[in-house]
Amino acid sequence: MRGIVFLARAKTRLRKVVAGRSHEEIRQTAHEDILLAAESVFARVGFSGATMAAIAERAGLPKANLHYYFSTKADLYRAVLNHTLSLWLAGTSGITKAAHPAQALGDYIRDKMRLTALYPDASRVFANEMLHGAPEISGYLQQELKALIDEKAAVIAHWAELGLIDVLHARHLFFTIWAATQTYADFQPQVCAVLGKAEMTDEDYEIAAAQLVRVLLKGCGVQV
Amino acid sequence: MRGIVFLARAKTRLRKVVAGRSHEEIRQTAHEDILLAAESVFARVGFSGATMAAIAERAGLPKANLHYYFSTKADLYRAVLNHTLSLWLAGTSGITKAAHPAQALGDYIRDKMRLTALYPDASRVFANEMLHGAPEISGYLQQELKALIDEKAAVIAHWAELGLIDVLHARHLFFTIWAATQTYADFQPQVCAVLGKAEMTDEDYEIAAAQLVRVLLKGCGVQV
DNA sequence: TATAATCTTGACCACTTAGTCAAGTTTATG
DNA sequence: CATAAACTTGACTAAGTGGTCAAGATTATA
Repeated sequence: MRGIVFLARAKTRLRKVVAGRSHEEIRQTAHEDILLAAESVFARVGFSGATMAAIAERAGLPKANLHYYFSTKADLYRAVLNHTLSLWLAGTSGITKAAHPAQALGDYIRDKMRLTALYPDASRVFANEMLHGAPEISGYLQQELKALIDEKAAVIAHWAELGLIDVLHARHLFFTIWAATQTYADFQPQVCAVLGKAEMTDEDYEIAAAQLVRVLLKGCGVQV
Repeated sequence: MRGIVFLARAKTRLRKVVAGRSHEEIRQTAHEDILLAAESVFARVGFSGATMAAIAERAGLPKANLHYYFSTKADLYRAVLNHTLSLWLAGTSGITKAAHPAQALGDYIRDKMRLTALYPDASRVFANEMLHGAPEISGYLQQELKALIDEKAAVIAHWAELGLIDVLHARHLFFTIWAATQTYADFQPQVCAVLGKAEMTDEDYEIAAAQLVRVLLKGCGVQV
């Protein structure tokens, strides 16, 4: 008996030495691990399809530990969504009255495509939330996002007055840009099937972004 | 007792007279009702989120009756998907070598937008399936859809040889068209929030379609 | 009209799942 | 070093879900 106890202690001690971390470090890495695992699972099977057990397994933690950090599945889901939204809101800073539309819009489209290629799961979580009527983020959409796009629409209207771009409905242009970029993550099976590929390569994303920039800028009458 | 039995018989008789239908009629309408209810529920909450009880309630039938017509939830889901796919495959018939791209592509885009406005739930069911990796329809995507788009890509290449359209990646153009139209159903909460409206009107759809046609045709160098 | 085939439905069951809890371990603090 | 605070985890529970079934009702058939 004593031997076993000693062995257990030694094992514990070893783990403590190897992985000895402060409470803050423990908390941070646990949060990160769980959020990453949750994003991946929510992206693939949606909120209802996701089980805490599946997320726990992917995070390499027992299920009860998840509930220690996120009391409910809904809490965890909201935390994942927050991460997604912070990614989504960024990227419009180049769209200003002083900028040239060819550069600003081109950069914006390329940036959106880069985000899609880099964080496809974030895109899918966002898409799932939209499909389900956006119950958690309708506030964000109606406040922050609307205000941001109102502002950018004013910039585009200003460009139009200067003759730098056709007169058009800027909001619908944004819908097209968002849809056309995110489709490479959200509808990946369709894209890959039609392209006859198992998966998209970096080069595929570059081709897609280049054509989208070219077609949309030309279509909006932007001089390059 | 006898009175109650008689009353019950009279009631039954009445119902029979009012709603008396052949087995075939019964089967057809039951199928339709269930499929419609299922599409609506699957669209809003996805496969996992949908419960047979919720679908049954929406269809106005007891749950056990659903299982009489569709033995499992997966069967019912596949039936709904089939309906969706039949809608999706149609609409490309105008894209032929003999046609003019401005007319053919314009009609195609307008038609896609019309379908989106008319059957938003079908679009959402399709989107859900894509997000989940398209396990049920990967065969359809890799066979029928790929073949169809290969064919249409050849048509567009032919148009390019004739100088009727810029040289471009036709498949990516289709991705953009599909994404830009379906986003009005799949991402409706975002669209409505940014437009500051409770819901899209017919006029909104016309504006969206008109701008999309104008921008994409111009962007592809199609002479109108 | 009698028998068969089809349709209807309440009651039920086996199973999954989010969330709890208490006992134990590790780290912080005075 | 002792006590407190934070973290870990196996076992458990209550609620919800897909699917079954048998008994009854309606329609078809000969």
